[in-house]
Amino acid sequence: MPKVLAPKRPPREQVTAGIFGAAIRLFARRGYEATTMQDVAAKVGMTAPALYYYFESKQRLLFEVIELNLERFAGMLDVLLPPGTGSPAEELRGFVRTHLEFQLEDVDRARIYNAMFLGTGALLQALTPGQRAEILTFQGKVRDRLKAVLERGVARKEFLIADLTVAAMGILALGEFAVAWFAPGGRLEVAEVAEQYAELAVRMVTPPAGRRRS
Amino acid sequence: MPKVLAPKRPPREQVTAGIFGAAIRLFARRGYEATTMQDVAAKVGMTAPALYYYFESKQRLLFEVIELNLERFAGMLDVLLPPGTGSPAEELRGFVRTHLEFQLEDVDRARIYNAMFLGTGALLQALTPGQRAEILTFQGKVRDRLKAVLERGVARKEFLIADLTVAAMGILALGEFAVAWFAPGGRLEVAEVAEQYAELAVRMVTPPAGRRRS
DNA sequence: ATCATTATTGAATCAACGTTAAACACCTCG
DNA sequence: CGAGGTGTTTAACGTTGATTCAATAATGAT
Repeated sequence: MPKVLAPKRPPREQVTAGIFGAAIRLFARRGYEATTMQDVAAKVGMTAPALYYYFESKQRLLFEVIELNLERFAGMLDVLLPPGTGSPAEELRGFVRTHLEFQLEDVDRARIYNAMFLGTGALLQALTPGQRAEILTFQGKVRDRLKAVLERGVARKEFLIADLTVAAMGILALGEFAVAWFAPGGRLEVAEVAEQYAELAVRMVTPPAGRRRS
Repeated sequence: MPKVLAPKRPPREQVTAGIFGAAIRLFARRGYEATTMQDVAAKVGMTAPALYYYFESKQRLLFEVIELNLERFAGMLDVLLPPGTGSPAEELRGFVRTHLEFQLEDVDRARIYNAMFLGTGALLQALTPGQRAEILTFQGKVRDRLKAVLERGVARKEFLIADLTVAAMGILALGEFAVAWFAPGGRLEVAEVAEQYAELAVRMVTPPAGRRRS
């Protein structure tokens, strides 16, 4: 009988993928500074120096982790972009749902994204000015897309909004904050939360019933 | 007679206040791990070891910084949230306004508070289990306060809420995220933003006009 | 088998940082 | 003036963690 296959050494690509997975998890949860190369290595069954065969430095590892996820961010934007396909309320619901799903489908990724949004931690330090600009541009696009939806609703007199920026930021806040409390596998499903938040967002921009404003 | 002031050594209280100010700023912007005692000391014109006359460790300094600011937040809640004194909507407005003012009146303080809430950075890791428990307890109180307001509104049939937790987190999100975009001295005043967010929060829990739900 | 290449390791280097120790200035009170 | 407390400093210690290095195991090709 064919003696069992000696476990072949996994291809480089697969190893780096594992390292990325460990790194993003640790960076997102403990923070970049608080994570040691030891920690990352241990998580993939290596010793710290082995990592240097794949990445020239810890800094570089962080950079590549972020870069990798930027591509995913961009993917979200594509889904978000087709505008004008429904009523403003429906578009707003779509926006919020997409945002929530992006945030909740991978909590670690979302945390890193949000940390950059908040300008918190040393994450932004690790980027070149060019990369930083790329991120800010991307975030601007997301904001603008949301604002466009809101503006359309206002123009159609379906939304009632005191200040566009305040409302837009309020809606974005829902999604960015969700990772802070949402527990996967808990009482609520991602889709439920997304749906409820979509409803909250619509309410935010809709004049309330049964109340007189002086 | 009191012979006039040779520049007297400032009282201990004032020195620690200065240290707190430097520490909170640095912790908030660079993160706890990335901030050295050197950095903190330099900012108040001292050397690192001098700090140990006032604080037994860096970790302790962090804890006291956090503790100090929790007291401020708790104080504001106590003052502005005497429960049961108004309609649920008014109480909710009060809560949101207080939250926003707390967040926007001192951006660095707010960032530290939020970082703990989000579990990002290494702030929570840097605390002992006892300290951590204290903070989580406090945050739980804030959440419960908000939920109580919402529950009262639901009981009175003034609010219409699908899920209490989702709604509460949505409302908290507004304030926690505000520091990410609000620019002091810009187009909007703190009070304006607080007021508008209060309105958004009320809308979130109020059934919308002019729309049929199947 | 042998050899070059690929991966990984344990020991070593090096700098940074939290912290301690001992000495020193300054101030207040007797 | 002198003594004792109060801050502060410089020098030093110990540890940790990133990174390097030389040695070595595993792999694939010849």
